[in-house]
Amino acid sequence: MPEGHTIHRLARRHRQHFGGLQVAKSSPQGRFEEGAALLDGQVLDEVDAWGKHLFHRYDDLWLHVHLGLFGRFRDGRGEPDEPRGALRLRITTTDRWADLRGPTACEVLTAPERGVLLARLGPDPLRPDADRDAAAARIARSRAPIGTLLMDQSAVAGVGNVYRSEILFRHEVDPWLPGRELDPTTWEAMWDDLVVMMTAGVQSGRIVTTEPEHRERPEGRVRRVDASYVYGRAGRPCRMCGTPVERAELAARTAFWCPICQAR
DNA sequence: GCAAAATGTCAAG
DNA sequence: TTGACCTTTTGCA
Repeated sequence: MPEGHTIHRLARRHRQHFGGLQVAKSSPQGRFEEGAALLDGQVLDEVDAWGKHLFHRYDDLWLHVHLGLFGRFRDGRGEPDEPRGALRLRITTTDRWADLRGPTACEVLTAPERGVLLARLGPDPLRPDADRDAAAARIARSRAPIGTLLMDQSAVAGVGNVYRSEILFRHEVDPWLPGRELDPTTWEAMWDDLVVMMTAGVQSGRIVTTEPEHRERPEGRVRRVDASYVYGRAGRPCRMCGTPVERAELAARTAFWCPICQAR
């Protein structure tokens, strides 16, 4: 399930597998029939990702996909199986296929429509053209908690619930600290760290925010339980100080934090 | 067999 | 702030 790293990883994969090729499209479920027909057989000219939004360009039209909480792409080689269940979109070339299920958005956009969408997104730490200062300025003038701002896609694009809790822990910041009270130097360090963490997420396909010395098995495959400092660890001891990790709703999602390490 | 939860977003009130 | 929506997986009877 997806935060920004998942989308950038998908973009890379789709570029490799489908870029420059004629791509057939269908919507076995029927909910994207018109869009699929519109793009069917066209050549994939360009793949792009911004925050949690994925784009394919086919000539002058864009396929826009947002996975939301439940959406998922699966892909493979050769002939795909008979479509089963709620399959929103299937794309195929002569030797590859990819299936999309459960997205929040799967639609065809014109370039101007895509522009409108991008205009409401903040800088994405995974994009080389990201404007770190724009995010800093937005945070510096906001009374909203930093834990809310990190989830606000118009402030920073691509951060989700896991990276939110983890980046706050790594920089010892109270999730409820108003943005305007966050030391700008701390924000710069958090941003740079987001770039590192999320880039690693693109490479590995999973979110790992713990330093090697805080993972149970530094050598072998990192077990899921060791991948985070606080996310999903409510009531269990903080890896740094042993205090039970707290959890509470913040911006309609569950935030996790250590009340001692992240005290104001 | 079914409820609940899950890395998200938007519109209505 | 709340509820609705998209789907799969897990855990409990």
